Amino acid sequence: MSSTRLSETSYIVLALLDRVQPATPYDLKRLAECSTIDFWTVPHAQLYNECARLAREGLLTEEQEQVGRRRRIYSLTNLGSEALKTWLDTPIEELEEVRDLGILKLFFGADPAQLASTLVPMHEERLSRYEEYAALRDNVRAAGADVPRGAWLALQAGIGHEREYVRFWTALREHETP
Amino acid sequence: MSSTRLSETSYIVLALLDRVQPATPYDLKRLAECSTIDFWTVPHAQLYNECARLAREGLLTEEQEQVGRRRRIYSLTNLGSEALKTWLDTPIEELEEVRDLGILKLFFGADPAQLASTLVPMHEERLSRYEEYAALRDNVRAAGADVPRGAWLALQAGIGHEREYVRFWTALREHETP
DNA sequence: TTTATATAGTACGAGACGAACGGTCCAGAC
DNA sequence: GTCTGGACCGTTCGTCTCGTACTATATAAA
Repeated sequence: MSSTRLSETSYIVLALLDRVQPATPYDLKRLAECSTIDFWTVPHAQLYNECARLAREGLLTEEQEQVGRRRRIYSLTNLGSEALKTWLDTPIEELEEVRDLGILKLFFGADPAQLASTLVPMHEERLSRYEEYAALRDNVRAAGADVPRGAWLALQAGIGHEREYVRFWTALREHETP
Repeated sequence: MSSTRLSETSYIVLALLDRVQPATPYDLKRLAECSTIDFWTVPHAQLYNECARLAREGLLTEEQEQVGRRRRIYSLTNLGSEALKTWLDTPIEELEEVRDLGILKLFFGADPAQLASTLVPMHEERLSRYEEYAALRDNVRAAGADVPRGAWLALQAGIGHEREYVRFWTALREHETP
């Protein structure tokens, strides 16, 4: 009975819970940190709020420890996992914006070569981090273990974009036109 | 004498004003709409807030019409244009996240081919829109007119990323691995 | 016992966002 | 001339987001 619309944050919580159920917001925080959510972080304070809200809306069940830290422990309800499935199956209607600080400054006239000189190394670093992840997964797969395909594909997308960034800024650093 | 930190929104206002000074928030809104800020929109309501705030901080001067619509008209102060210059010259310290809804759903297990079938056309459309802009600018340049280099470079960046998106999702649509 | 560190949760204020609303102005219909 | 539709212009409001700072618990070494 969700009165308010669910946000991306909500679905991240639902999707994470779908994997590690039951869990506390703190569990979700750690999971999010290491699960290549390099591309959509949620400040940990919000995870507490979001879990509470989703429980209020009937998408999660909430249990609270009676002693010690009084952790709250959440699980998906049927309503919750249906909401998640629906979201995953709903086609995307609008593209996101890019929201890249470098491009923004470039647009407003910052010096391209100077921008490039700091951005090239940063993107190269992120790219090689991604590539290491990918190699890791290959090893895991070689060992016959399970690797979620979605996560791997998302990584490939990230790698593609980082390569493009490196290409673009490298050209600018060399005073060429991309 | 800025007590609070300036946000990206603030700098967008400063940078836009730097071009069309003096201007009302409404002018800025229209300027932002057509100035290829496809990659960092600001809801118009915020432009009014932001102008007021920047004026309070001494970065803008504010004049209000005494009759009719009582528009507020803003210009940069010296403080304001220095803040803008400083921002443009300050190296970027951290990379932005990607925040792409398609990648997020992909990560959480949505069907790649289905995602791709809606996303390929959307990215193709955006790509061709960008390419039309670029062609327009080439014409303007051919006619000997002035084209801000930054805006053109930002466009090139956008084109690069859209091409990458098209490549990535097209591969997925065809059931290949990107 | 004190101190350090990792773990776990909360509070709060500023800002972002979008939808809805309310005025102003002007041009053409009547 | 005044009515009215539509473009123009500005504000309000409630919710969401974000980040920082703070509090508290648990474990373990010093």
